[in-house]
Parts: sequence; C-alpha cells; structure tokens
Amino acid sequence: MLDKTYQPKDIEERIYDAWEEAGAFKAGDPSSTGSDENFCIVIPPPNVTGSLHMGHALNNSLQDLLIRFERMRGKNVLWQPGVDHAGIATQMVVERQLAEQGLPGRREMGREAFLEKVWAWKEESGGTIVNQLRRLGASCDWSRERFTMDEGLSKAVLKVFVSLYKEGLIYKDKRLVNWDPKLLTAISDLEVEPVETNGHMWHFKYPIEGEEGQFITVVTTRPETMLGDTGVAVHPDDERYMALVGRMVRLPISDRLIPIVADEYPDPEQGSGAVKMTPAHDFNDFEVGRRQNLEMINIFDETAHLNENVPEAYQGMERFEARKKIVAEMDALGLLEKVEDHQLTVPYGDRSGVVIEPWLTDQWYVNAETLAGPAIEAVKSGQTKFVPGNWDKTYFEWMNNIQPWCISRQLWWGHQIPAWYGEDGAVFVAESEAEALADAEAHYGRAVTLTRDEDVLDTWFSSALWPFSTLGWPENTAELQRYYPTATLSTAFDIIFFWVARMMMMGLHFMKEVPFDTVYIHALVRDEHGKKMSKSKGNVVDPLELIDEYGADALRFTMAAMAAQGRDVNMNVSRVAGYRNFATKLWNAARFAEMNGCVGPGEISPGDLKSSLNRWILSELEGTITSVTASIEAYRFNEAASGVYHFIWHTYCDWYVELSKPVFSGADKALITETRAVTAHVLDEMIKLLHPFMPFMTEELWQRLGEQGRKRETMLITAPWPKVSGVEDASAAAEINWLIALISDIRSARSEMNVPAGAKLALVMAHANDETIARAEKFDGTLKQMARLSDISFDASVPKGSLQIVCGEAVACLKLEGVIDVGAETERLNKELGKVSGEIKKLSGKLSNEQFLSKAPANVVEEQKRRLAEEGEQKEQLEAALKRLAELS
RNA sequence: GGGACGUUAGCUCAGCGGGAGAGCACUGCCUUGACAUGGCAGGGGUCACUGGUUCAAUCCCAGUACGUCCCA
Repeated sequence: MLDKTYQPKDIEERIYDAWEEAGAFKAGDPSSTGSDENFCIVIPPPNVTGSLHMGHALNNSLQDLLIRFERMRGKNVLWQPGVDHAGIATQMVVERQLAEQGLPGRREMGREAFLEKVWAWKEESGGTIVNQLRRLGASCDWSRERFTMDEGLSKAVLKVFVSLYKEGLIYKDKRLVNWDPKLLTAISDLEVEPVETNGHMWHFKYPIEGEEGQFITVVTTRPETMLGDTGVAVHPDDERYMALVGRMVRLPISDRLIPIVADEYPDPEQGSGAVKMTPAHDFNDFEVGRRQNLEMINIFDETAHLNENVPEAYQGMERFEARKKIVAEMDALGLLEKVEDHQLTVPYGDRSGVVIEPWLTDQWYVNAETLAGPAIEAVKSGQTKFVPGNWDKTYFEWMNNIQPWCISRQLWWGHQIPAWYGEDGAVFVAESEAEALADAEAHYGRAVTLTRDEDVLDTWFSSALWPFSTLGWPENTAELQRYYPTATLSTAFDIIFFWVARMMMMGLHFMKEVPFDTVYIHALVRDEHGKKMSKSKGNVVDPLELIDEYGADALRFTMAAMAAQGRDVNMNVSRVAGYRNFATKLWNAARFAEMNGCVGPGEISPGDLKSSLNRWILSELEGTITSVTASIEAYRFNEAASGVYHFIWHTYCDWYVELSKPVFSGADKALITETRAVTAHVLDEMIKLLHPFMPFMTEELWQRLGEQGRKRETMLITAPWPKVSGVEDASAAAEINWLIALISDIRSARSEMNVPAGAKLALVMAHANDETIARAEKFDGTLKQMARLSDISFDASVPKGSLQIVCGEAVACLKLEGVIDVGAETERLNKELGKVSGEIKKLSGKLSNEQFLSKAPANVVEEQKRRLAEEGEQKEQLEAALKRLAELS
C-alpha cells in the first residue's frame, strides 16, 4: 500500500542507483539497441570549479527531458557528460587554497609542482557539480564522462592547433589585448565586464610647437595615458583645426614632439573635437595609429605600473596614482582647461575584478574570420537551426564582425601551446617535442635545444572541439560515426559567442559537418521579481535546497513549465511548492487505483468498451499524448508540461476518478472489471507521459504498481512512449460533457444559494427530452453522489418553489426543504441572464453584419450561429424560470 | 549610437486574428473511504497608450511611453 504522501527523499537516491545499475543511461543500451535512429546531446561542460546553480538546473532539466523522451521513443540515445578545466578559475582556486594553507605560492613552487597541486585538487574536489547533476536526475552516460584535460581531448587539441597553424589559420601577432594586471594574463573580450562609472573628462591644453601661446585642447577620461601619447587626431572636415593638421604639438611633461593628424575617427561634436592618441593603450587609438603611422609607446608594465618609457618622476608609479599626479602637474602648468563630470564605461575583469588594461603583447591568434564563413553559411542554409529562431540574428551579428581570436593565456593550468623556439626565435609547431626537435634540426642543419612556449590555450579552444573530441576524435570511433552531428545543443544565449560559434567553426573545419542540428537557447533564470540572481544581492536560489525541500521532480517540472520560448524565467519558489503538490496529487490517484484493485491486468481493447466514461477518458488521453508529444518535439516545454498537468489533475483526478467512484461502489461486476482495467491503463500511460518531467516519482510508482499488478517488462525509464491508436469517440464525449456540465451547474447553484454542503436535495428534471432522460437514468448513482441528491425524478413542469438550473432544453429543479429566498434566486438567475444576453448581443451583431456573412470563413459563421442558437435557448429558459419565480411572490 | 525583447488578474507568467487562461495569493463552504501538499464554489482584467490594416485586433503593422538585455 502506498503511503499517503510522496516522500522524495526516501526514494530518489535508490531509484537513481537502480537506473545506473541497470545500465539505463548507457549509449545504445539497453532498450534501444537495433534502432537506427540516433539522438545525442553533448552537455555544455560545466566548469570543474563550479557548483549547480539555477541556470544549470534549468538547462539540464530540459536536456534530460529530451533525452528521456527520445530514449522512451526507442532511439539510440547518448547524453555525453563532462566538465571543462576552466583555466583561470581553477588556477585561482588552487592559488587561494595554497595561500590559506600558508604554502608557498605558485611562482615559488614552480610550474610542475603547481600543476601537481591542481591535479590533486581536481581529483579531490573537482567536479562536485557532476554529483549535483545526479541529484537532479540527469541520465547522462557517466561511463563516457570526459574532461577537457584528458589525454584523448588533449590529443585533439594538439592536432587542431598544429593543423590550423600549418594551414596558416593560427599565427602569432603583436596586438592590443585585454590585459588583466592582477592575474597577469590576456583575457577574452567576453570576460571583460563593462561597468557604468562616474568619472571625469579632463580638458588638457597641448601647446602647438612654434606658435607661442597657441594650444589645442584635447579631452580625455584617462589622463595618465598622456605619457604614451604619440599624436593628436582631428576630423578632416573639422574647420577649426584644418590649419593645424601636419603641425606638431609639444606634449607636456614628457616633452616630446607629436604630430596633429587628420582622421575620420574623432567626432567633432564630442568634447573639443580633438583627441589625444595613445595607440599602445587604447583600442580605437591603436587603429588610428596604424592608419596614421603613429609611434606606439608602451608605458605600463604587466602590473599596470608605469615603466621606463615615462619621465623618471613617474616611473614605477601605479596607474591611478599617476593619474592624480598628472592632473596636478597639468594644473600647475596652467594647462588644465577644465574638468567635467562624465559617465563612462570602465572595463573590469570578471574574474579578478580589477580594471582591465589594453596592452600591447605578443599572443597567438586564430584567424576567426576565415573559419566563420562556413559557420555563417551553415546557419543561413538551415543546417543548424536556432530555437527560438530569432537568436540567429545575434549569431550573425557577432560572426559577421568577428575579431581575431586570441587563444594564448599567461597561465599554467591548461593545454600548453605546442610551439618551441630556437635560440634565434624561430618557431617550431608540432604535436610533440621530438617532432619539433626534428624540424629544428632540419632547419638549422644541426641538433639544437629548443624552449617551449610557456603559455597555455584559452579553455574555450578545447571546449570548441567538445562535440567531436568527446566522441573520440581524432580516432574515427564508432560513436563518432554514429552520433556526429549531434541532435541538439541546449544552452543560454550568453554562450552563443563563447561557445556555440566556436564549436560551429571547429566542427565544420575538422568534421566537415555542423556539430548539431538544433541549438536550443533557453531563458535566463532570474529571481521572482525579474532581477538577475547574484551573491551580492542575496537573491540566489539554490537548486539543491529546493531539491531537499520539494524533491527533484518538483524542481524539474517547474523548470519545464516556466521554459516558455523567448522569455526569461522568473523563479518563484511557490511554483515549486505547487508542483510538489501536483506530484502528491498523482501519487494519491495511484493510491486510489491501488485501493480499488486497478493495477492489473490492464489489457484493454478500446473498441469493446461498454462504458462511455471509459471511452471518454481514453479519447482525452489520446488527445493529451498527441499534444504533449508534439510540444516536446517543438521544444515547447511549457506547453508540454501544462498539457500533462491539466490532464492528470483536471481531467483524470477531478473527473474520471470521481465519476468512477460510483462504479466501484456499485454492483455491476462487468463494469467494475472494465473500469479497473481502464483506470490501470490510463494511469500507466500518464506515468509514462510524465516521466521525462518527473522521473523519480513516476519510476517509483511504475515499480510499486507493478508489484501488485501486471509484471513490468522494463523499468519505466526504458518503457515505450505512449502511442495513439485513434479511439476518438464523439458520442461518449457528448455524454460525459453533459454530465460534467449538469453536476457543475447544480453545485454552483447550491453554493450560491447557500445550501448546506451536506444537505441532500431531490432533483426534478422538467421538460427533458428522451436523450436527457436516458442519460439521467444511466448516471443516476453518479449524479446523486456528486451533486448530493436524494432522488431524481422527471416531470413535465417545474415544481413550484424550487431552484431552477437551466441545462440545455431541460430545467434541473432542486426542491428545497423550506421556502426559497426569492430575492437571492432572482438575483442569481438575472446574473446568468445578463451574461447570456451580453453574448447574444455580440453574436447577433456579428451575424447581422453583411460584411461578416460574406467575408468570414463559412465554418466561423456556422460556429457563431450555433452559439447564438445555444445562447438563445438558454435565454428563453432563464426568462421562463424568472417568470415562474415572479409568480411565487 | 546599433540591435533584441517585454508591457495580459494582487504577484509570476501562458495564450494570440473570431467565446480572456494557469499557478500562487484572496473570499465562502467542506476533515465525503485517494489526496487538507486536498475538495467544491467564487471575486478579480477598457490584454500599456495612440493611430492603421481587417467583416473582425489582446493578437498583425506603425508610432509613443515605460522597462530589461546585448553589442559599440
């Protein structure tokens, strides 16, 4: 016997272990062998330092939903799991740990010792998120778990680097990068967070050489960079400065001569229209500097302190200290024209939290522009589709403006770049040191010693290979052949640039095929008021706490129900509680079935069913199967969720179960047998439909019900997805809908007239037609129980003093013990009449419109006519009822 | 500056050219042999605003206001 409430804590772990033990997650196993349809999702690898947040909970709930759905549909399913090595984040974690333990720092212990520490950390505490995914119920094939630093994946990285280098698509270049002066590494544009900041605009007067007392005013938000100025730019059309172009300026403090140049870049409307140029420290100035052949003077060292290229008084000074001193000195020189308040965006490193410095360094780059071509084409031609579709704009926008991809990082944790240098700086790129040495020997004509490039590759470089490296590439494995291209990639929009674009480029280049058919972009999870969750705001909801409190199923169902396309998800804990209640509801419906012996044998042949109630619920079930299946196929998870929810709660529990109670307490043995079988069957099918959303509880129910009823052939996780067999039954639907309407109407009238809930009233059906009489007789017991009636009889006219409930052609009359409250009853009937009259007015308005009749489609016109007739009948009956009532008083 | 999205019940959100929906919250009644994590009944909305297209607009188009986000 099932307990009264479902306790997720008691069963989740046990069920999960049972799935794993049965090998249910294994690719191609166990139910789907032999299928030639493949379905593969590669998990977006979470960061090895990470722990499960709501975004993961959403994304992985949806992936698991798809995976379980397709597994039940009999496809060869692989959900490929793994984590990435997260270069910067991991290195920071381990460094922090060393500091806390009072151990020597990274640089003191040296590269090799440090990497040992990182691996030790990874073994011990890396990948906690993997266990958290298990708690969510993720049915990944864990036997295939991969890590971006694994041997196999590292081999893939080497191969990709070397072949791109040989094709000229990877090269070394000296450009400005986003330099993190705290972490001492280059970082990606995408790891830079622009922050709106209140700053100033300083207006500096630069003296024009050879024109005593003449100045050109430049405006800057970063005064300290003036020590690296190598020019002043003005717009060629700016008449104010035309005469000055080609003249020189004597740069104050540094006392250098720098040219005034004409360039399209300065905006004459902004500030003074003249802009100081610091090509080595500003991305825009860098471009102008290239065009105008300006000198590049690097004034910072790697920690953003001023170097030997500035006047001695400034050397070694920190950048913001230098700013103060520059401003003070310019002021003292009388060259500070004015200072204005100004709002600007300042770039911060998202890991280090310090201001990022554009800095001139040698780095390795991928020629992304060339690789982007086919990746753009693949989306244009529909080989890969975005869902929702409008995200392709974001993808195109970024791809069309793609910059060279800086892939080197000044870190130790990661894939060390396979480049070796000879004594004269010649570069040898090869998959191994031995090959590099051989190349070098060929080059120099003698054996030499080489020095390996110290830097490592950007983590996204290895992640970009994920859809094929995890399947075994560069080996041509069976998995690679079977599962590439993968089916669906599910991720958040902010990863389109980081990851999707790069996987597209690498996949197309190395596999000659797109990495996935569909990119599903899920929403961002926000707090219940739509604010971004963040630790500093303290509004972070921890999915593991929700799992502890409400169960993984409730959390997963919430995620699916809220995953409407093209919207952010505002996380409201009350919804999770609501879906926990839903789980309990189904649990209890199963309990009811169990108590009434509805657990087997469950074999039904829909065509032979006698009971219209049973035929009706099967019709309804089929409609639900069809719509839920279609919704999942179309990634409309919220529609699928609400379809299952509505059927289980509001169709099956509210009506089918209630309407079957009189059957079970009745005497018709054959009917009981039939209803038991149908109840058991529908329950099984519902549990299957719900399984991708709520895997734990449904699996538990499947097994528990199987203990008593029909022996289960498989676990639910590998049971076949429900099929439709076309058992629609319009007459059964008409009959049951009539019954439901009559019960509801009687309940409404009782409630509005304050009839005590327990009071049983006699019902008289007045001027009912033969069909109605037959139905009322057939459902005599049901009506008595559900509408709380003592007796049902038929009469040609309405008994005096009774509540009148208009129901089609008939009037259901409830005989009250005492005298009815004529006032209240009149009010009730008038309210109904008001509604009906309103409808009639609208409908007849439409139907008397010539334009409507001639232009609207015939079926719409018919529908309106039918409704008008229906409402008209209601109106007549209500008016008659009111008239009878008036005669009473 | 360029672009995307949003504005529907008290809250959080679906819907989308022809009868305004869900969950939660709220009100009243009910411990009836599945379920109080429940049942029954109910209240609550000029679907942001202004124009346009249409026989018909919450839905399509244009604009306005407000909000959110991305890119520069």
